[in-house]
Amino acid sequence: MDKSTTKQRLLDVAEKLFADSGYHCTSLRKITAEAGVNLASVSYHFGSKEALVEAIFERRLRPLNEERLGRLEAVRADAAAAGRKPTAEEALRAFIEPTLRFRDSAPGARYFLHLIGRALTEPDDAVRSIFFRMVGPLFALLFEVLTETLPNLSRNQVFWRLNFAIGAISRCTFLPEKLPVVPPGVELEPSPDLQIDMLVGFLVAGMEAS
Amino acid sequence: MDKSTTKQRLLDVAEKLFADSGYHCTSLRKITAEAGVNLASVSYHFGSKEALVEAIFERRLRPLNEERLGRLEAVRADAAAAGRKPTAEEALRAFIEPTLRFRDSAPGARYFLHLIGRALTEPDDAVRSIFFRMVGPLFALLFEVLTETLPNLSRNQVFWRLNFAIGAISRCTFLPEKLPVVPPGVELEPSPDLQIDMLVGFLVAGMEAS
DNA sequence: CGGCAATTAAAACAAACGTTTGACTTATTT
DNA sequence: AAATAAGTCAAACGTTTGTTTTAATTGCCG
Repeated sequence: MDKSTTKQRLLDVAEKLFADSGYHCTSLRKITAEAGVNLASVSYHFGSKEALVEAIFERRLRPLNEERLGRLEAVRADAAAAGRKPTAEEALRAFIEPTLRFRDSAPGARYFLHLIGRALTEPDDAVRSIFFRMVGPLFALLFEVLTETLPNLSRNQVFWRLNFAIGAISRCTFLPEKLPVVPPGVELEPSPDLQIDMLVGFLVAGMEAS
Repeated sequence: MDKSTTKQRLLDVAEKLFADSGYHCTSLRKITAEAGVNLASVSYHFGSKEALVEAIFERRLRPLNEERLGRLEAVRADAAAAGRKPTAEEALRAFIEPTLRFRDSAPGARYFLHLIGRALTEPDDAVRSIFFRMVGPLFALLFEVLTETLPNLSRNQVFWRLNFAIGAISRCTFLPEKLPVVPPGVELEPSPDLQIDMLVGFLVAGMEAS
């Protein structure tokens, strides 16, 4: 950490603090203090607090989205090559597997997952817009593929079931440390593969419900 | 609105503004200005900004939670009286129907639903604690009933499926005005009954998935 | 009407915020 | 080695925040 540049330390520390306490509850003074850099360096390297959080999203979300987009297009292409429609499970796995495996893909990636778990309900318009702009095309493609896989459902039904699914997925990328109730015997941080299986099993059944 | 007391105007206006822009992005000056009351009246009537948001939660969430608790206990009692286990659909409807019908139950109730839709990921520890303290017993009971209805699932599986369900439900109580993608032909605000049917159909299938 | 408590009003409080400034140091280039 | 660029630093900027203070006003009861 000490050998990295100021810019990268800012990205790493801000990512963690934003994930812990949210955008507005995290001041630039907290970030720069914990990073051991000067307060003005945020302005120098990024221009503003908002540009800092945008850079954080850009760094992690761009490669993640490219992977999910590629997987989704591959699902579509494979099915077309085989002369069939893709299945709901294929479409959902193309989105979910990269997302949940992302947690252990890099140091600090788990903090970023926490951050995007809160992005759907982010109170700040500017910050939410940054996120929505980046995931918009991905959600649109996922919606299109799902309408193909579920021809018996209206577009409205697919839209809402996709919304339900996104809500369920976000509970895997963001579980607050203080839960209202944690019964004994539950695993708060299952392995990505186990979590994927639980989530896909749940969502495929919900998506294909008659 | 003009005839109501200062205290109630503060509750109504703050509820709406907190729902629109979140707790931290809404200043007491915005609230008191829009309510047409003096800034110091928040301190006088409630004591602090945090106590104000707690009063907002208290006012709406207490009766809503009592209704959901009552319905859940009734589901349990009815099944026991009939010598059978409750079904997952009964348990989920006991929670979901009061929640989604709450939107049209009173003026301003829709704003409060927006507010609790964000409460799960609220960045402020104190505000999130207020919410979690109020819904904790309810979630605990819902978890217990669901473990009874799904004897083939481990407690860990029930816990996570309940989490998925809560995430899906929260997408009905909070849909941001600016969505990443809104395909043509979707109904962004369906009637409570239609939304309940869509949600229950989705969640029962997911809950009971093998 | 007079008096007391409840409420509202205007002003000021200290603290924290994001941002900017200008001097200083380090690194790179010519 | 000189000159230019890049980066860091402490300090201060003006604004906004939640909260407090003190005075004025209102409403109610004897």
